[in-house]
Amino acid sequence: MTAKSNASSSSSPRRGRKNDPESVQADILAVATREFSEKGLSGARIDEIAEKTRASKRMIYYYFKDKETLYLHTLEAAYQKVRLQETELQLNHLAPVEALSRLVRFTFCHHAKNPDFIRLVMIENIHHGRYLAQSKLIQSLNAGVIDALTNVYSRGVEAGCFRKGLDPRELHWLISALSFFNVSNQHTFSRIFDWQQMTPENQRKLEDHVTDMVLRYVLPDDPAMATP
Amino acid sequence: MTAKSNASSSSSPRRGRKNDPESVQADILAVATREFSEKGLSGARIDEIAEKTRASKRMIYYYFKDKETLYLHTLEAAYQKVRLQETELQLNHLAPVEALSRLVRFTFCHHAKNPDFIRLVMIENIHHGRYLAQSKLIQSLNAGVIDALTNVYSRGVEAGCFRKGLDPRELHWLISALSFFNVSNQHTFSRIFDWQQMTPENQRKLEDHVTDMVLRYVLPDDPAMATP
DNA sequence: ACAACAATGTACGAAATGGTACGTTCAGTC
DNA sequence: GACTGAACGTACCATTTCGTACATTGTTGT
Repeated sequence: MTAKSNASSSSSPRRGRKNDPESVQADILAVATREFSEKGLSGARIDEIAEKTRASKRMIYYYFKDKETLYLHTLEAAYQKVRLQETELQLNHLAPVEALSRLVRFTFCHHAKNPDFIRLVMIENIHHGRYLAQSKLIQSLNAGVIDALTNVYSRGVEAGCFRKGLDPRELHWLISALSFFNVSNQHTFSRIFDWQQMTPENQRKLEDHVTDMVLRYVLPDDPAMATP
Repeated sequence: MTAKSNASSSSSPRRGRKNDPESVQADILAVATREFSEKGLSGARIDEIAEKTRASKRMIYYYFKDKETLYLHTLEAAYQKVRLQETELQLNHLAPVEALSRLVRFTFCHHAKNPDFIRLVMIENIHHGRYLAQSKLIQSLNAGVIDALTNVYSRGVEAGCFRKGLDPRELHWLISALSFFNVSNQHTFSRIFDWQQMTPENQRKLEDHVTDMVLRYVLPDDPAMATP
């Protein structure tokens, strides 16, 4: 009857098997990510997620208790994926200015390439971060982000190419703000100011300007000091 | 046809009168603003808006057709209110650097003081700006914002205290991004990085840093040129 | 005064929606 | 092959939620 994907052979070693719980969960989570990020927690419909899954609605409740829990898992999975990619950056072997520049460009491009994640974070903020607060997982994931920036910044200060007295957390805040806004407010901004912000050329421009802006902010006031 | 506002004498003097359509509409709009900005278009409930109004649900549909139209009116009213406040800024009599500095601080504080507006814009972006696109009103409201900035910037370039080649639209983008993010992502950012971003001290700090950042971006590379 | 229309209250309908009861199949174990 | 628990499908329920039909009151012009 139903019999959907038996055998499957999908990802790895499940061949010849009809039940494939892990793959079902992953499928549900993938669909849920699309639906929640597209329509929000209250806008997304469990029935619609069920339809777009190769599983049934019953399975959603079987693996994820209820709608809110499914949403929380979606959020956690999104953060995990993002932070995983972030750790691939190797900044230690670069000079401070180049390291910071690379970090900014990476963040900017990364956000631009992952609108689903950005939208989930927007949605979570609409909910006052209520679900993120329940997740020990996400809290722990983000410790390392500031560490990397702190490292780069203090190296730069020691080398004399960054000015003193800045808070790495605030620096991260600035970088995040510019990269996040680029995605989060693209629709209203483009429409109001009649500016096709998401075209490749304009994205390249913005990436340059954002990088430029961050660098100008951390560079010493006296340009002669930049290269001691 | 619609009529409603005959005579009226507007705001207060409706004494002795039972029907007061304008005030009812304003009341509905105020409640709708709170509900939509708090819970989003799909999260807000017409029944709940009706309960919190001194009118009934019937009146909502009487004046505002349906839920989506009510949302659109809410969005339009929010933009109108904001842009109205913005026009109060008189920048022409200030020196370019001070004018820009004041504009940045105003935007930052204004956004911080109007989270409802910020949240509505976030929500509208979640909806891909679909409703804003329907509103001729909002589009026309925002023309002047760029003009004011263009004026200040070109005065600054002429006076030699701003560097050439910047696009006022991108400048506005930068100012908006920093001021917007401060409100829009306060919950996730505060929780993840364990930083009480919204305390008065930290807000003052951020306001200073944001202003500093924008100024550093537009000031000429050679500091000696700043004061010719 | 009274017609005409605007403004408002009450109750209800139909569809959508989150969640569940109950039954069936699958896969490893003895 | 029989047994057991996990994995899954179908049908259904209870409530919520948007929207409306109908009746009623207020207000204005003549």
